[in-house]
Amino acid sequence: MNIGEASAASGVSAKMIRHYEAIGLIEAMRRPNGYRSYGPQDVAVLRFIRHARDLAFPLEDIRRLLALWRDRSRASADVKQMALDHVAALESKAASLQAVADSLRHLAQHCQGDDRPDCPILAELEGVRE
Amino acid sequence: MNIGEASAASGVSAKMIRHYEAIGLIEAMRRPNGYRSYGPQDVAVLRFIRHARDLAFPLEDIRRLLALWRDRSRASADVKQMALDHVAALESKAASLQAVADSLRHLAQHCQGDDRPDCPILAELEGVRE
DNA sequence: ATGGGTCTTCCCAATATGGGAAGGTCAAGG
DNA sequence: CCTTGACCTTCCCATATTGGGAAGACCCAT
Repeated sequence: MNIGEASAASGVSAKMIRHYEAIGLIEAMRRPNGYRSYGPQDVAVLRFIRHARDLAFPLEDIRRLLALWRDRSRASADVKQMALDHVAALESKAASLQAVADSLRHLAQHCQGDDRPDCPILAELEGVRE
Repeated sequence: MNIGEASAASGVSAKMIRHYEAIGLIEAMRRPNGYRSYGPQDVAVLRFIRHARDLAFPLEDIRRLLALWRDRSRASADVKQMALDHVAALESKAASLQAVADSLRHLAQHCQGDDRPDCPILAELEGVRE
């Protein structure tokens, strides 16, 4: 399989496959002509990576997840710990985004939103309340 | 005021002040010796930018907010619209992060988390359920 | 005049992804 | 046999934001 086929089979763009190789996340056999060559096992790895990315795991986490995945004797506790840490990070980020959204929405509620120039949002940004 | 003082007064790092200038968000007078020079008005602008960044406005939005801020005859509706658009973007991002966190947490709940290698998280990433 | 702090510009780093150029390779068809 | 088009290669650049650090110029006080 060339990189195009592997990309189609895995859902990972060829660009990204090369990138993952460049950062040492994966490797690839080379044909005599220099083309990368992939087998079903490689596609499985790529799909694994894509699923992990879908779950917003950063690449460095994926590196560790791949190691655990390949390690037949890994303890599931290790994986669970990483997953829960990641969940906590995601929820913390979500919560702070939501908090910012809430305060901005609150600010906007007090803005007339008409043709007049008075605007509490700009006043806040200006630092009137500081 | 030199850049260091302006930075201390505004809470924006000198690095960032130079960056904002490089991307055309702000300008600065130069002294004969090449040093940037800032007045109280410039500090107000920098504080405005910092507050907007605190509300997670992207710099391109801040560029527009600054224009509105400087325009004494702006309509508050314009600002309100930008703010509400931004709120929507933030909430959408927060929601999708939370959704990912939820599904990963769900996955982790079914993981024993012991010394055994069986792990539904890895199984999911592997694509067993596809 | 010398030293310490501040300023200048320029390069590099991180996140993950993609665009595009310039050139090599291969298979099909005139 | 040669062209054409699809695919591959590497390399550079871009996104958005912030920071680290180097090399050199400058300013003020001792």
